Amino acid sequence: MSLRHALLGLLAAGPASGYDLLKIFNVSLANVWPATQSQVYAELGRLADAGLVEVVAEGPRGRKEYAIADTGRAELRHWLTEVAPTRSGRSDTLLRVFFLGQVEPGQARAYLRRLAETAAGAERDLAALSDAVSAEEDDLAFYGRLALEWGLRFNAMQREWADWAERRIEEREAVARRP
Amino acid sequence: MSLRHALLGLLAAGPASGYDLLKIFNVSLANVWPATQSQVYAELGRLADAGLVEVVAEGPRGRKEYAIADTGRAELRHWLTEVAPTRSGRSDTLLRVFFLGQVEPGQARAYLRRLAETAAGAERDLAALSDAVSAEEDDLAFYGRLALEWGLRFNAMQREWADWAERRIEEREAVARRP
DNA sequence: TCTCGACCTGTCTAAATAGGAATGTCAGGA
DNA sequence: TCCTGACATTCCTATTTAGACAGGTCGAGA
Repeated sequence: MSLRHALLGLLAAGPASGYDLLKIFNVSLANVWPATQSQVYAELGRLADAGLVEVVAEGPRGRKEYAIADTGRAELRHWLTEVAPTRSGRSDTLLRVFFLGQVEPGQARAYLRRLAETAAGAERDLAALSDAVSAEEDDLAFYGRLALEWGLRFNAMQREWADWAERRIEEREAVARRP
Repeated sequence: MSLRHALLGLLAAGPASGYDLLKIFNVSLANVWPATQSQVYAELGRLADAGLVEVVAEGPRGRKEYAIADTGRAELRHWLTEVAPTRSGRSDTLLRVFFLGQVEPGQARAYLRRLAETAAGAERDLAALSDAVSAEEDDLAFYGRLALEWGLRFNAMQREWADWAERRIEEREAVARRP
């Protein structure tokens, strides 16, 4: 349940409302930890009940501004330094690869080619984002850029792998055609 | 809901029981699509109800052997060729990176170093597995090896990135120390 | 004035995931 | 003979996620 820690992490940078946080989830964190409205508002309520965050202001339109409490900051630090990351790795993209033997080799290659193209597109998008992001040197921006670089390298890796895998299938087809 | 398709994909290679399939989920697919007992048995029941798989034998100890039906095979092919992969990407490892500004730079570097070591360990394990896997040329083994290569490249990428990120933090610290 | 879009919070259900408990058969070794 | 471990299924609860739905304020512009 890292949604809790994602909220604490964002609030550590300054007070915000559920709506504010939601926008961050849909933009900066969309590729790292997506979250929906219902999740964010519900979890903020639970965090407030648990005393990890506090409502510091109520705006005119019902807006509630939350700030991280000391206990919340302690919990965040604990998670950052002492809780072992889970290597979940659930990927339907990769799952499909296992079963590509069920379709024609041509279709398998087409799947990998689409994968390579998708990765190339994502790479271009991230590169554009990387240029667009201002060079402010606050912590969130600095570490956000490290994560962005991860995305660039991940997509490059995926693109190269898909190309390589496609060639492997071609070779295998060529061998199979021989008597 | 790709658990369904994972089961269809495995059954496409031949009939099997829930217990057999479970072992595969815990070994070959553990890093791609983990699944628990309760999920596998429940989903097999639903697949049978939907007519995508059939019970072809009942063993002495209550063992039920399932085989894929034609409709199941069609559904599998449809998923492989026509359903767009979801790029979910939910990673608590990467989420932490965003918030590393909340702890001392030394702790942030330590986190990245642990990450690099974990990746290096996974790389070694996969390389050993790659050597151990027999060179049989059935489809599942061939495409499984492609997925294994993906894992090798992913871990190499992560290791290199973590090293790079650690150096970036060092540089930033050095700059901050200057007056 | 009226409407539209941005703002803002909340509830509801369904599904997927995690993990364990209960139950039982059967083969092989101490 | 008794115990252990592999085999094998089913049921259970709790949490997380996905996606709608419903409600409300306010400012700007047609």
